Amino acid sequence: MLSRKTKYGIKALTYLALNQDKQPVPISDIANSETISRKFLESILLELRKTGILGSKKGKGGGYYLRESPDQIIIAKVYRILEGPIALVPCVSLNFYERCEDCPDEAACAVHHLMIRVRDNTLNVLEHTTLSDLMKH
Amino acid sequence: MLSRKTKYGIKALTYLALNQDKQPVPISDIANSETISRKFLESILLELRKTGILGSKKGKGGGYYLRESPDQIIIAKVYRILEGPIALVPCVSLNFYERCEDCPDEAACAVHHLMIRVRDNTLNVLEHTTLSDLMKH
DNA sequence: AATTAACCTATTAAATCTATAGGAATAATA
DNA sequence: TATTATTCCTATAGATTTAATAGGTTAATT
Repeated sequence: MLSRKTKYGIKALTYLALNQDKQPVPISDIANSETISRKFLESILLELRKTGILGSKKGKGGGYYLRESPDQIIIAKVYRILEGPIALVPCVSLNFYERCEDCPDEAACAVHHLMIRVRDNTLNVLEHTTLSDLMKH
Repeated sequence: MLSRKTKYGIKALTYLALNQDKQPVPISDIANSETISRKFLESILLELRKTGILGSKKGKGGGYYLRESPDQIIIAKVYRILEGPIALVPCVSLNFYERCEDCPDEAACAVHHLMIRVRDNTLNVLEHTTLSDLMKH
């Protein structure tokens, strides 16, 4: 299941993409429009800023803005920042690889091979979707 | 992330598929071979029996066995029994649909549409994989 | 100086997952 | 019949993760 954090993050980015006409957008605007807890959203946007997706401006007239145009923002990247690995098991993750501690032999593991195929298919969607694709709805 | 429950369940089914020569297989055999906590596996196999995937025989010489041949056992079904919905958000689930309580408008939700595509791709793998495919590793 | 808004850290409450415990029921066999 | 091996069932504890809140600090504008 997708965490609310990721869901809120993607919604907020979509909102920003649709509403950034020159001015930074304050957290409260996004939180109100998307019915997201303001404080929770605050921490999400902070993370997106620290990882370079968003820029921010403090003080009056401040807020958040996209650092790149929506068609440059790949959803797979956003997903990894907010949710973590795309793979369903760590032993199959490209960006967050770890041995599964409960599994003695990766190469012989049926789940391992199955999950590689699931990962590749999910990846195919997320790598080829940008924020501008999400704006179309 | 895939729960250990599901991972163990799939491993156990694969083991059964490979080792059922007429006799039921006791939990302990599977637990030992796959290094799974015996008690935990017990509850997983019980669930798979109650949902019709496995049969069991009590008492001495008893154990678990597949009710169908491995090529008839679709992994999507097993996944749904053990893990629940394949979709990453409930509002996009075919078998476990629920409104997302935090989302006022499903049709306008960018995440919703994205997750439909992720679901379809994952489903495509899981619906077309059977236990006999997993035996090949 | 006052106001607005991002920034930062800590904490709590709830839910879920993993594992364990302990025994009851059942079947085979010595 | 007694013993042993096995599934079956319910409850519970511990650990982890998630979602949300609280409260204050820093920076920019007016």
